Amino acid sequence: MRPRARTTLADVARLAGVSAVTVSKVLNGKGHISPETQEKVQRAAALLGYVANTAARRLRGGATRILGMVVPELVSPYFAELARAAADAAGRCGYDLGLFTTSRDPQRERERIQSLLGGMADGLLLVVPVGASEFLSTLEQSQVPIVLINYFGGATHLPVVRGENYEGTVALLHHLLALGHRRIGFIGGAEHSGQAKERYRAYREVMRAAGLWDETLVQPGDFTRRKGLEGARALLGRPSPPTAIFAGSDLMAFGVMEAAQERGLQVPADISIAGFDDSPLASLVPPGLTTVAHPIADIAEAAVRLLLEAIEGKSVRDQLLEFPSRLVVRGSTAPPKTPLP
Amino acid sequence: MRPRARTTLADVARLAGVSAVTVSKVLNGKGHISPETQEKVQRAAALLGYVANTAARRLRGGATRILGMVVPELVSPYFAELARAAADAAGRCGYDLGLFTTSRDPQRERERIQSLLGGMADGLLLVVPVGASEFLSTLEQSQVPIVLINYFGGATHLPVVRGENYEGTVALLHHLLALGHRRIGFIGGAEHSGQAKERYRAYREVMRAAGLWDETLVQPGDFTRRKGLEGARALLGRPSPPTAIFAGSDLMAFGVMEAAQERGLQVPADISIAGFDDSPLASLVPPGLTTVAHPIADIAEAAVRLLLEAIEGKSVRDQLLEFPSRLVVRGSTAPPKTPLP
DNA sequence: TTGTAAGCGTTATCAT
DNA sequence: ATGATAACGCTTACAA
Repeated sequence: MRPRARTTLADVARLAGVSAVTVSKVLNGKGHISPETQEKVQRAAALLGYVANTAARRLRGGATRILGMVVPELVSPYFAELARAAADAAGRCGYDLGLFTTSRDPQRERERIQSLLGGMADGLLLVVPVGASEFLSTLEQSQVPIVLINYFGGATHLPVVRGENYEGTVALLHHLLALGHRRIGFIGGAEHSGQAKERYRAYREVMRAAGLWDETLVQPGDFTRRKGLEGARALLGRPSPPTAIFAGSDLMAFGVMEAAQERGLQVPADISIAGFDDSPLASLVPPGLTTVAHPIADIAEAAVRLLLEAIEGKSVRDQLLEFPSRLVVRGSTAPPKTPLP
Repeated sequence: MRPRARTTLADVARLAGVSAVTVSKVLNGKGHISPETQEKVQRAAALLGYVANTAARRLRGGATRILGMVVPELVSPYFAELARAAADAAGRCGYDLGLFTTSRDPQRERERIQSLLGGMADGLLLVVPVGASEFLSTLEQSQVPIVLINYFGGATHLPVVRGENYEGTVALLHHLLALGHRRIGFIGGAEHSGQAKERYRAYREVMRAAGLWDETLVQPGDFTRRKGLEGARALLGRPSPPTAIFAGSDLMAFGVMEAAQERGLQVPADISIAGFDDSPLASLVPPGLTTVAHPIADIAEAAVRLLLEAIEGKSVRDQLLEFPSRLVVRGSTAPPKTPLP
């Protein structure tokens, strides 16, 4: 039943009539080996279909040419795109990207990362929650290079690459205010997301500055469409519902659209809706979703580049790269029906 | 600069005043160790923040409790959902899922899988293309358990879990024929996708059986929205355009909707559109997309279950689990404006 | 109950 | 130019 054991360096060496060390040198292009021997070894390796054992190589202290990436989830187009872009960037540099999800469970996240630190990746890209400050000091001790993506928590010496959230949200809210909206609802993002916190912070400060702060216009969320639907139902069920709703993610904004549809409200005539992410479908779902875009590809590319630098031994300590966000106005926002004085 | 080296079993052993073996036994719950010693060891391990080195454990022949999964890409909601469901199922069984993408490049895919075989996962879930028959014989030799997902290629002894495509497509086309459509366009899926081939096969056979086969109604695709848009532009630009278009994926169907919009066509009044996948947004994009659904969660769960059985030593050779697909009729399909006689 | 010895597959170092 | 040796960190016999 059990098939033949894996082909090892020793097998190749035996077939080629040389030592395992020689095979290793040939296959890794190290040391000085005669062309004939090289030829013999190559042939033997190909014949046996030899592939180095990653675990052994890693244990010995060698590189696996694998980058590990940890994301909260993959169903959000945001993370899917981020992962794809990172995989692309890694691939262009001859690295593979191994992706792990955390289900937004902090405890599991730690174990996962610890395990990855346990030595199968040459470096780690982490999209970590904000509440991880104590944990970060552990990560800082790690001898495996780490780059944090979209981290907005406490101070850290680890390099950070992120998209800007505060200014983008401010721009979006000013857009709504300029249209004449005064009651603007907000549906928040996932609990431990630093980006969600940034967006909420911007919302609160803009509304306060405009003298429009009203805590009852705020609903909890988690970036999913379902929460957007539920939050919007709650907001639209109020005695004086908001004339605009800003959802902390496009997915939630789609849920808000559903809620509007349920109540027979036209978008944007009866209610304005805005999201965050500029996911691929934001332009497709009529009437087009007003939202805020991150240069996801740039973020991923920069993170990979930084990580590779760290792997090569360069110091990336305390580096912070922040990419600007951009307001994208589409058809889902318009002046309210009855602008207030 | 370089932080202290990784904590090893020996460090824990030293602190606890026992041998490395004892620590290993305690941490893995093997052997018989006195409660006091267990206590000591646990305390020492926690104090040092010890985490086992995955590479070493794996090399020794131990389990990493990591399952590897290889998918063509992650941007399609289909694969994102599949990966999420698999990660969930694995998580419930105490396993982590490491995800790798192939960029639909067969060469890279092979290297990737070989490398994963190289020993960091306890088992592998592979979404492989059809053209991999020779490669499959290599995989069959592998001592790492493997389960193929959505494989429709040549015969193999490897276990396969897949969603049904042919009958679902037939049902969808019969739905369109019953509505009175006679010119039904088709936009294909990715070149090496077994599922795409199945869908095309069903399309061709149904159309031939109905005496409606017309090769010029077929456009190549790749599952992306862009290809859907391009294919639909080509189809709608014909002298006698189709009254309905079946796209091999929801994403492409969204592209078809865009093309319809470009030409000022109403859906479904002027043209019927159908997709495949029942992605989360199929119900959201007005007027709702008629499509075919796979029980993705069931597929992923079955694949993980099968893989774990294989890891535990049970024979799963030649097993084939096929899950039915289901026609989901929404607003994007209706009778054509001028039904033919 | 605990510890000793051996080995997993690879590669860096040092000899030859 | 090639090879012997050792070591990476862990776990499975087996011995005490």
